[in-house]
Amino acid sequence: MLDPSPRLPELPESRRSRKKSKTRADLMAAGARLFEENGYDETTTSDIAELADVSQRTLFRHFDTKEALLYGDMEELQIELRASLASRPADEPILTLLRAVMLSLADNFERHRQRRLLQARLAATYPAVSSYSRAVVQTNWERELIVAISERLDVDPLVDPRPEIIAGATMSAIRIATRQWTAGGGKADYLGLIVDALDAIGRLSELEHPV
Amino acid sequence: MLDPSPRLPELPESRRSRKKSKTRADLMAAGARLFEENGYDETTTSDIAELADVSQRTLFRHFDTKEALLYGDMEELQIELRASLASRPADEPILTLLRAVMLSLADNFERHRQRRLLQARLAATYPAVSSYSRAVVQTNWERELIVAISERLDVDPLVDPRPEIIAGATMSAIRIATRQWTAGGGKADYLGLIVDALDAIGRLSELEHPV
DNA sequence: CATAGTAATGTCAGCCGCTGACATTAGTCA
DNA sequence: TGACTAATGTCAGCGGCTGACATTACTATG
Repeated sequence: MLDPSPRLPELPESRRSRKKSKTRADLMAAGARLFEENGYDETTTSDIAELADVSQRTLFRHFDTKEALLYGDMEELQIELRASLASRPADEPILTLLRAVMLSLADNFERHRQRRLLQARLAATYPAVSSYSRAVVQTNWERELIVAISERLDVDPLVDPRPEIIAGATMSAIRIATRQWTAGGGKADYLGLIVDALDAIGRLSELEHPV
Repeated sequence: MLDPSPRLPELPESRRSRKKSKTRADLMAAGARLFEENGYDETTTSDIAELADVSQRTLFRHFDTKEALLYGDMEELQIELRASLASRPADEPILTLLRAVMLSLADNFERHRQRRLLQARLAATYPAVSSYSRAVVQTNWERELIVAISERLDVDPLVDPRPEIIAGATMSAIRIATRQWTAGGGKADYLGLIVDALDAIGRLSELEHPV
């Protein structure tokens, strides 16, 4: 039996939710443009709402904070991250897992290259942005990693410190790779930088007796 | 020849700066008390200023943000951290260094036990607090570690990812130890927990092929 | 010790992020 | 078509934080 209403190829279902998505996208675009042109602190949430042609109240119904608007594409990426983590074999070595997962996010990075650069530049300039990046975005990522790693090691992350330590080291690797990538104006091979930094985790054991 | 004015054993020099320090201390005490009694969000900066018997404007001259008031004792601790890092032999293995440095901060932890517990409890409850802890306090600590480690390894931390990775792993260790300590109501041996977590860093090499 | 200089505080007005409450518009579904 | 409800609009207000200027309180000097 065929689907009773085989109309459109599954766009965001209803017109209502399509409009909602558009409003959200408009707000993010307006924010990106104004942040780019005038700076982060110099742009008010009312400015953004106005440019997106909605009320300020609507902006705050779509985004908890001004920073969340800048990082509005992160929820999607986090879902991809979780899916990628879940898709790997359970007995895979941790570092191999991490490398593979990061590589699997490659096309997302490429799709949002421009926005990633903007986020990185603003985070380097405005404390409110770097603070949000650290405290919310990166912490969410870290949480995903801790869950996945502790499952693989079959340990309780509240007891065994290793999952959180590995996750922390991984986030540091991503951070420094991002910094190098941003410093080069986004021209370098981002994923290459990440893989290099991740590989450094495996060489930490050489450090107990340096030089 | 004797000191011409051998009056007091070197308290904060002038009366002016003594009063300033007292105002700062009063504000921190007022904040701690109100946070304790009524919660963080439920306490306004005006409430705190009032209890400390100064204007709200004065509060913000002493502390950049409301969160900075809660963590007002961290500057002192960070100075101790830096001094401790500098005091260790340059050829000491990194993990030994980290362990020793943490142990050297023991009495400071003990002196501010009550405040540490308050900070941890509030961070577990109020996003604004945990955000500040992550983005400002912990990041400052991490920066100190990166500097010290990169000097010891004689590498540029902008190029070689290892100092930042070790620092990130170390901060994770401190974080999880703090969480365990807080969960136990501050009764556990905090430094023991930290040392245990730090030791786990050295065992990461066993993880490339888990189980 | 009087006085000039200045650090610390007080006062006031105001911006901006963010929220609750209620009204209004616009898809949705019988 | 009409009831239902999700999304938005409107408005008022709180609270963190800041600039500008006045005032107070300590310090240094002749």
